This record gives sequence, C-alpha cells and structure tokens, in this order.
Amino acid sequence: MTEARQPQSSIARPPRVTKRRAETRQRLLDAALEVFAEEGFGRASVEDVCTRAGYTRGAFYSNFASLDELFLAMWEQRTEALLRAAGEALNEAAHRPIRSLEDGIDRFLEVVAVDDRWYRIEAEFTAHALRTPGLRGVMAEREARIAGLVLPYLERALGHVGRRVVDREAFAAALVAVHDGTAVQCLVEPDAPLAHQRRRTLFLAVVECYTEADPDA
Amino acid sequence: MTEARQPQSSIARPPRVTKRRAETRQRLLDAALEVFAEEGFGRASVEDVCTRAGYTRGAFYSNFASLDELFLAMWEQRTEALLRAAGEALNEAAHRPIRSLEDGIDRFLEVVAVDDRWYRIEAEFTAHALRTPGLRGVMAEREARIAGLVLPYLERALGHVGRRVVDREAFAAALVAVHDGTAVQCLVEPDAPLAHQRRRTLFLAVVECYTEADPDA
DNA sequence: CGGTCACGATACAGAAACGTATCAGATACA
DNA sequence: TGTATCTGATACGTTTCTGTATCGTGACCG
Repeated sequence: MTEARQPQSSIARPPRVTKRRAETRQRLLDAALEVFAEEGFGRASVEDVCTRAGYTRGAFYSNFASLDELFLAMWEQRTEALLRAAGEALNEAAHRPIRSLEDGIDRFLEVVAVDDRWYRIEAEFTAHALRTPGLRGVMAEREARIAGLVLPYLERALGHVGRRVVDREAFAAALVAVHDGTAVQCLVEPDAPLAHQRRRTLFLAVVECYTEADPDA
Repeated sequence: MTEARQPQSSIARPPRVTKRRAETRQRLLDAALEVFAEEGFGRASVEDVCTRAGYTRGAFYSNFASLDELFLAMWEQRTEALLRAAGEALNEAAHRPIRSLEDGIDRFLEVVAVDDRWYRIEAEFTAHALRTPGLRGVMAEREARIAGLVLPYLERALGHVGRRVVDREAFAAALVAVHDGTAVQCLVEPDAPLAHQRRRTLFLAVVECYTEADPDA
C-alpha cells in the first residue's frame, strides 16, 4: 500500500543503495513472523520486532510505514513462497503415478502439512482481515491462487484413478475450507494423531463427493 | 481463573451488594464483545472497554483482573448462550418431520447461521487460544459440547430419511471443521450467496459421507 | 431510617510505545 | 579515491495505557 520513505523530490527516482537495505528489510520481515506468532499481531509492538531483528526503530520506519504494512508484506511473501514450494512439490508428485485415491490424498497432505508457527500467523491474519475490509480481497485472491495451483494436480491425479471433478470452483473452495478448519483442530486437539487421521478422512470424503467416475477413463 | 477483588479477611465472605455489581459486570462483558470485534482483542485497551460500557477503569479492576480474564468470561458466556439457543432451536426443529436430507441440512443451517460480529470474536479467540496453551482445553471442550448438542438432533433427523451415522466422533469433528472453515469464506467472499450455497453443499457432502443407509429402517 | 460497607470514580505515578528530526557512518558510483 | 547519497542509530517530546491507592456515594440490611 503506502510505501515508506517517499522520494524527497517531486520526481520519483529509483533508490541508489539496494543491498544493505534489502537485507535489513528481510530481517525485519523474518522477525515479524516470529514475534507475531508468539505475541500475536495485536500485542506486538514496533519495538518488539526491531529488537528481535537486531535493529532500532529507525530501521523500521525507514522501511515500513506501519506494523500493518509489515504484517501484510510478511504474509504475502511467506504465502508466495509456500505456494511456490507447494507447486513444485505437487508437480514432482504428479509425475509418479498413484495407485489409489488414498495414495493421492496422502501425498497431497504431505505437501499441505500443518506448520504450527505458520498456522498461528494464518489465524492472526484471518482475524485481522475480518475487521479490515481492504484485506478481504487479499484473502479471496489467496483462495483463488490455491485453487489454480492445486486443481491441476488433483485433476491429473484423479484421472489416474478414473475420476473427474464435477464443479471445479466449488471443489477448490471446499478443500480450502476443510484445510483451514481441520488445521485448527490439529493444533488444538490433545490427541494430534487422531486429528490428523480425521483430517485425512475428511479430505477423502470431500474428494469423493466432489468427483464422479469418468466415463472416458 | 483468578477472581478479582479477593475478600479482605482471611475468611471468605459472600458479597453483600449484588445487583449493581452484576449489572456493571454484564455491561462490561457486552462492551467487550463490541470492542474486541471492532478493534481486535490485541489492540483493545482496558480503557476502550470501560469507555464503551460507560464506566471508568475503577469499575473494571473491581470486576476483572485482566483483559484476558474478561475476554474468556465474555466468550464463555456468549458460547453458553449460543449453545443453549441452538439446542432449543434444534429440539424444536426435530419435532417437525423432515422430508429429505437437504431439508434437514437447511434447517440445521438456519440454526448455525453465520453472524458477522460473533465470528470475528471467534477468529480472535482462535488466534488467542493458539498461542495460549491453557485455552486449548477450552476450545476442545467447546467442540465436545457442540458434538453432544448437535449429534442427537442429526441422528434423529437422519433416522427420518433412513440413514445412520457411522463414526459419531469423527462426524462431529468434521462438522465443526466445515462450519469454521466455511464461515470465514462466507464473510470474506464478495459473492456471499455463492459462499452460502457452497457451504450448504459441503455440509450435505459431509453428511452423506459420514452416514450409511440404515438396514433397520 | 440510620449505619455500614461495597462499588466505582478520581487522582497519581510509572512504563511503554509512537513518530519525527537529526546525524554519523556506510555505500555506490564516477 | 572522492563524494554525493542513502541508511539506520540516537535523542526527544508526546501520547496512551497500566495498576494502585484513596475516597465519596449509594445500596443493602437490620
């Protein structure tokens, strides 16, 4: 949104120094992840993030305009990286043929495995987005990107077992909802293996209900 | 947890004045809901809540030990009320016979309709609980209570259409996961009717996958 | 109806955080 | 290497919040 340290002259000019700046910016982003996961977004202060990153507030205000901006930037960067990694993993997985639906689901679950710290960030971001109208579009876009990433893999995998997706959009939305909903349970449930087991079962159920036998297979 | 305003004498004595105290306490609880929904739990201050409720901090510290305590008390009170209302609505609904699975789902969805403001509180609480170990048990208990409340209704309703639940625990967990996951989508999605439509479809899918035709029917 | 004590308002001191203005040192480029 | 520019540290004033201590008022009870 708002970029920190606007150009002094009325004419926009590209910054001259880049390397050092990029590094501090990145360290602040990394520190933000840790601090927000531990303290929560609302309870974290600019000072907290700076201390964790090993800087003072001068560095912060030189790179970001507000905590909100830092949070959004961090979330987008990490989401980007996760989606990229997931895409590669799925592509790699798609090359190996799968034997059964369960087999495909298991591989899929390996890719979207629940990461404790990151899911706390997701929860913080969800809460934050729900009361920040401007962020709803960002969340909706995330869902669309996930759909675009996951659907091709799943459709190919499903083709191997003779099934095809009925309603692609609805299927993708259902997967995201089930992922988010079960992730919380996996973190809260005292009996973690049980929660993961149920997660798997639910994914399987969704896949079965949103697909049908492919007559062309 | 910690109770505010411990008795001065070593011998516990029941408070003499009750009515006024109960009223201010309730107003603080109500104000907390509004403030936390708007500002977020982490960004809200004791002062914010007091101002909204029409009191000063003196009243607050006389009734609660911390914002955390207030948040938990408010959440538990509202959850209690919601569960009670849902229970009554379900009981009432169960008396009318249902014609089809879709019919039953629709009635069920009327009861668990997504309330914008309340779901923001849920999101705040989820994020808060994920980084507060002591609250995980509270969330797990909530799930158990929901299961105990919803399952009897659903089983009776399913009986009417000749189906029975296979794995009750897993079924209940799946319903909670789907509810939570789709609720966010309903609030974020620009096309709200579509999101609700998908929500309905997903619930239906879960019911179908976690039940089977009842041979005794 | 009068006495008593609980309740919440007020005042206070300290801490924490914010955002800015300034400056010394680092960095890129000629 | 010189120098213009950028970058992050430092210092500062302000605001906001916290928690406690104290006190007046009003509600309850005999």
